[in-house]
Formats: sequence, C-alpha cells, structure tokens
Amino acid sequence: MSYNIIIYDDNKMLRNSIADLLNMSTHFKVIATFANPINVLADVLNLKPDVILMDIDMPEVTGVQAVQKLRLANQNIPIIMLTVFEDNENIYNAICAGASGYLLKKANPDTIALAILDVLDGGAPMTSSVAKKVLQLFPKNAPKKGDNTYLLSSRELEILEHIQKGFSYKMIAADLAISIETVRTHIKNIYKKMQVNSATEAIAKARD
Amino acid sequence: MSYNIIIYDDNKMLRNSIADLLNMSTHFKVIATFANPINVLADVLNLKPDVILMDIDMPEVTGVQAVQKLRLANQNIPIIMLTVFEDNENIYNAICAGASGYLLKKANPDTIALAILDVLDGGAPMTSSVAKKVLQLFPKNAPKKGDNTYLLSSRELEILEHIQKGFSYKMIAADLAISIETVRTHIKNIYKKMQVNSATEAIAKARD
DNA sequence: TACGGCATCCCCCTTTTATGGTATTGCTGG
DNA sequence: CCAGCAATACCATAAAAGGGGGATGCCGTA
Repeated sequence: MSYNIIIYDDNKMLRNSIADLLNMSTHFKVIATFANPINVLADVLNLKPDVILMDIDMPEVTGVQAVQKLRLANQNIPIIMLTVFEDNENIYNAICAGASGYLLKKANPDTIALAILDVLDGGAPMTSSVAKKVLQLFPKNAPKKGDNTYLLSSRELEILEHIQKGFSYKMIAADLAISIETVRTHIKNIYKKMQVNSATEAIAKARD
Repeated sequence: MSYNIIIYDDNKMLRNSIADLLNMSTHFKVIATFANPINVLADVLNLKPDVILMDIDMPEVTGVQAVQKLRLANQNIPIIMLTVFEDNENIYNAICAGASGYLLKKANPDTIALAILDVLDGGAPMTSSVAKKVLQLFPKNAPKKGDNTYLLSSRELEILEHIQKGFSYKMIAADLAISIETVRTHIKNIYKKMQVNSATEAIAKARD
C-alpha cells in the first residue's frame, strides 16, 4: 500500500522533480500536481490524497489561503508547507491556518519523504530553523513579578496593563475605584520610569 | 576544538550514559553533570558551557525554573530540554522560559548529538511529536498577522503601524512627509473603520 | 460620465493627556 | 525613629488628540 500525494506549486520544474523523487519510492504515489490551489477543495474531495505538499507563494490563491479553505471545510488531511520563505509572518500564518509541517525548499530532498511519513505518524515535521522561528513567536519570558524591567510598582503595572487594553484614564479610575487624579499620578510615574511621554510610547516600549 | 556541555538530570544512570555517549565523539566534551540545577547560574558562570542539556523534572528546582533563571540573567546559552514528559503544559512552559530545543528521552541517542550541533547552528531541534504539540499551542483560527481585518487602506495601515510604534501625530506627519491634518484625517478614518476612539484602543484591537 | 474610495489639506471646537507642582496617609528598612 | 516609597488626591497650564465639518485631485468602475 502506498500513500497518495498531491502537490501544489507554481514552479513546474520543482513540482515535477519532487513528484519524480517521491514516485521513485514504493511508499509514495503522486496522484496529481497543480500549479495553484484554486480548486483545492474539489481536488481533495475527488482525489482523496493522504498528504498534500503545498507551496506558500502561488499566484491567485496562496498556500496559506488554501490551507484555511480546507480546514474550514473540516478537511484534516496532513498538509506540509513547502517554501523558500522563512519569515515569521508566513510561518505564523501557515501555522494558524492549520498546516501540519513546514519545510524549506532548500532542504535535503530525502527530508521530504521523511516528513511525509512523519505527518502520517502524527508528527509535525519542520526544519529546525523554522522551529526556531516558531519558538520565537511565543510570548517571550512571561510576565513575572520582579522581572519588571522598569521597576514599576505592582499598582503601576496594573495601570499600565489597563492602558494596554485601550482604557482611558476615566475607565481606569472607574475600574480600580480610585480618583482619576491618582491614575494621572501613577501614569506620570510610569512615564518617568519608562522614559516615555505618551501612552502609545509606553505600550510600544512595554511590548519589547 | 570541541563543545563543552553541562548536563542536569536527577537520574544518575541516564546522566552518565548520555555523558559517555557524547564523550565518545571528539566534537563534544561533557565538562560537568549535576543532579539538580540549584546553582545553575553559578555553574554556568564558572564553567562557561556551550550547550546545556536540562531534564525537566528534577527535585528542588525544575528544569523550567532553571531556564527562567538563566534567561533572566541574560544567559543566552542554548538549552536543550531532555524529558519524558510530552504534555502541553511542560512544553509551553519550557518554550516560554526560553528553551532552545526539546527532545524526548526515548529519542534515538544519536539524536542528542545532532540536536546539539543543531542548536549551535541556530536551530531549534525538537522531535516532531513535540513540534506537533507546539503547533497545537497556537491560537486556532486566530486572525492572521497582518491580515487586514478592518479593510484599512495601505496608507491607513502605514499610519496605524506608526501609532503602534508610539509615534505622535507630529512625528508621523514628519516621517511620512505629510501634513498633520492629513494624519488626523487618516486616523479619524481608521477609528471609524475599527470602531474605536483612541490610539490605545486601536492598538489593543489591532493586536488581537 | 458620474459616483465612490483614497489621499491630501484646512477650519472650528471639545475632551483628553501630559507636565509641573503640592500634600496626606501608611508601611518599611536601616 | 526617620527617610523613603507607594498610593492616594488635588490644582493649573499647555499640548495633544478626538469629532465635526468642508475641499481638492486622482483613479477606477459601474
């Protein structure tokens, strides 16, 4: 028994070379290749592949959009993104859309075969440089007491958080049941400690 | 030249077997092993290892806490978590603390060596089953980064980004070489489209 | 061609923030 | 015990931001 595979890539040469490579193995059978995923849902329903290899950057419909479309239609087929892009935004979008793996095209050709077996086994193959990016997308160094870069007091932190939520002074005062003047004072102190002079600056700086 | 490695694991047998394994290669030199990371910061400052292998579950101080401690002290040494636990919470905590890689102990012994070379090369080695968990930790169906949910024009997006950086109207006008009045108009339109009425609100909403 | 969206600029006016003071209370560490 | 800090509150002034208009030129599409 071999696994049926569909490939989406606007580069015909690459598409065919990957297909040839996979077809050399008895484990895999590339049953179709497409230059773009415009009819991805229909393709999948008709061909019922076991795995999809999806380029990120295709004209008309991007790989990320195709993944979204499939996932919204409750198609949980493993999808491995194949791409030259290694930027955080593409990776983030692909992951949120529901991609199962993420390989760089410059990766060793054998890697693709291994990755396919891997997703079928429930794994999430990705090159370690991509994994690195993924980790970087996580909230770094979760907020802890005392880790406070600007030595803000707990009350000041509380108020800063309210500002970050988009609250006005009035709303903060109401929420914390204190005078708006007190809110002002705290914010003045926060700005002094953070060396900024506006709410937006403080938010920008607090996000680092 | 070989890489210096420290191992933390409360299981002496495992600790030694990994050390022996690594010492068999000329690339690696295990310069110390510890049953727990109570003095992790001092250890690192004294021994200056190139990579740390860290068990998650140790008495007294957990591996995650040790990672936190090091990262808070601005020690950016690559740390590979070595563990039997594959649950989301441990993985999430380790990643947020700043771990560089995450291997299961049941992994092939050679994998550890590869992983060490990998982190030194800037990658984030992890077994694909762990990578799978990591992907699952992401907000599902989250709005894509950079996805223009509010149908802002490109100019409006540009201005919103400036606001997020903490720029005042004046600074935005100067930076984009347009009148402050134009900036105001754009911002008014942005607020209307986003259904907010302040910069901080817009930032909060744009971040979701 | 007429209309709507976009980008640009200008006016008026109100509200909110920012900046600079001053001051009281209560807690805490040397 | 006193100095210092956090938290609370108030006043005054000036700057910035928000809300309402209106206007022009450009573009693309109905």
